Amino acid sequence: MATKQKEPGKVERIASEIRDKIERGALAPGSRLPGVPQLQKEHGVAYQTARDIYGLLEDEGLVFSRRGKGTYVSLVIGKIVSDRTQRYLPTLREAGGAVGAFEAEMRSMGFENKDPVVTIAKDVPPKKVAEIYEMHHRAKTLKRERIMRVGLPDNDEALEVVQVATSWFPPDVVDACPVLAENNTGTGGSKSRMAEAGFRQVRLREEIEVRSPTPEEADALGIPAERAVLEITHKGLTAEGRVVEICLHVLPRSKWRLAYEWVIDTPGTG
Amino acid sequence: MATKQKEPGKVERIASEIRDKIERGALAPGSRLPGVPQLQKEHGVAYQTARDIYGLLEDEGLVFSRRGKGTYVSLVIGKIVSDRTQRYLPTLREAGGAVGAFEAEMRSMGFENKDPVVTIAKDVPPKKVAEIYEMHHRAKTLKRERIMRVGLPDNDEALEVVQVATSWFPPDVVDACPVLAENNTGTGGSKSRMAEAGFRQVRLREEIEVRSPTPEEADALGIPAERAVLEITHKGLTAEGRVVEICLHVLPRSKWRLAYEWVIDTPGTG
DNA sequence: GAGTGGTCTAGACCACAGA
DNA sequence: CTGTGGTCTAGACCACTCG
Repeated sequence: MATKQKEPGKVERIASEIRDKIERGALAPGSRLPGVPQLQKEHGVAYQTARDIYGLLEDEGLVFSRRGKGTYVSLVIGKIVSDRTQRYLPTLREAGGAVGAFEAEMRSMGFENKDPVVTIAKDVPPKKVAEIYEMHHRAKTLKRERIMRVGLPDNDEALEVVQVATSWFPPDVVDACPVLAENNTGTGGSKSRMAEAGFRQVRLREEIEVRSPTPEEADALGIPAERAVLEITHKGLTAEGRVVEICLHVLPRSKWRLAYEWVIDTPGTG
Repeated sequence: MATKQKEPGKVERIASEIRDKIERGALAPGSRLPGVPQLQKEHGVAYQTARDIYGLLEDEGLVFSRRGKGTYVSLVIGKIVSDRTQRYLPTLREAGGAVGAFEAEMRSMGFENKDPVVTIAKDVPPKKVAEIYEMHHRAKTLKRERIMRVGLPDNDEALEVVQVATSWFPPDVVDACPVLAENNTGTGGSKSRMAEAGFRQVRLREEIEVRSPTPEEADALGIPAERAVLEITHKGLTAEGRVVEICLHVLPRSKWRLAYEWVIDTPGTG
């Protein structure tokens, strides 16, 4: 009754060879990997097997494939740490708030933070958002979408999307705070402008889950539609308990590490 | 330049038929699905295609397969919500703390909380834990492992593992607080006993990531080794900033929704 | 033993990128 | 046009469960 020593299959075995090379740095981020037919010949396996090898590594975030072009080593190999309870502190907010925090997160990984692709428009929010805002079924409200990308410092070609963040604001808040529709919301970001307009956020709530992406999200992130993503639902609440901002962060599930830190009241003992 | 209307393949199309049936409740949790050869005949597809259909649904957590037996509808279809910043409140702690919180989480989903499989032993901690505790490379310390399972109220056969939680304590804390090695740590749980022994936790930190499971974890959760899991690294810190408890929660990535809520200091305005 | 899921093969066909 | 990834087929072989 020794421990079960089930040996791995070809896919896992060959994948782990490549995985080791990537993690050791023998294969540089952004570099091209052998094509599937080539990989097939190198290891004497069937086409599907070679594809599965790359599929597994892709799933782990070490590799990405582009039809018609080839398969490449990912730019982001390790995990990006996001300190969720730190990034909204007032001192940081004066320096740009969550947006500045994102840049710091990227720089700490040695990446250049490419300008995000920003879309500001009135749009129909997702059902869950509309319900919280008590909006009509197909009513529109302000949406701020930011596609966050990183690249290598010396290479303008290689880009990787690491986050799609979509903020939604209730209609009356938008009316009272028109700067939200501006590209630049000034010092301290949108939360500071909202506070000045009487919608001060005193409590934040974030809910995290792993789910399948919408086709649009998969497209924006450059991942296959069947690959699950990490979703953070960020809500900002006023002292009255009203939700005045909802931001959906969609992340490649393998590239992030989210940290939360809080104090607990302790019982009388000790 | 209309919107790209790329039609889904057979796998996605047939999978979504089954997915709909499961989500509508037409296929009951725990019920057996047609075998792969049967599914193959029903839809006139190849063996691999039928397997891929179940593979996709399995990836989404709607279905699980057992070699030699068959494929079944998962017991847990929706997401289990875990309110991470609530579950360690002192009032809750008196009623059993995090363990009681887990039971409440399950009951709110209509599940019966089967007794966890508990293993208490001295063991070599993972490298990351050993480093934080500044322990020697292969030194052992106390491990409390709990395999959390849920089942249906009327069925003793169907069981699903929804969490493997492994707590590690530093050697000197274990010496000062021998009750940690007991099965029942009493009112308020281990954190209360540690507070009484002079290791009061005043701050908690949790870090979340999605990663590949170890073979042991995949086995314990009853999932294929290549399916990624959610990992929560829970740390308890004393007023001096020392980490006196590390608990690793390994979860099936599709079955949970984690919630954090905290207050933010707001700038002077408003 | 028969029936199940799990892995792999060999090869066809398609969609897409780029010269 | 050629070469790339992506999907699907048809079938072999293995490992496991259960009667």
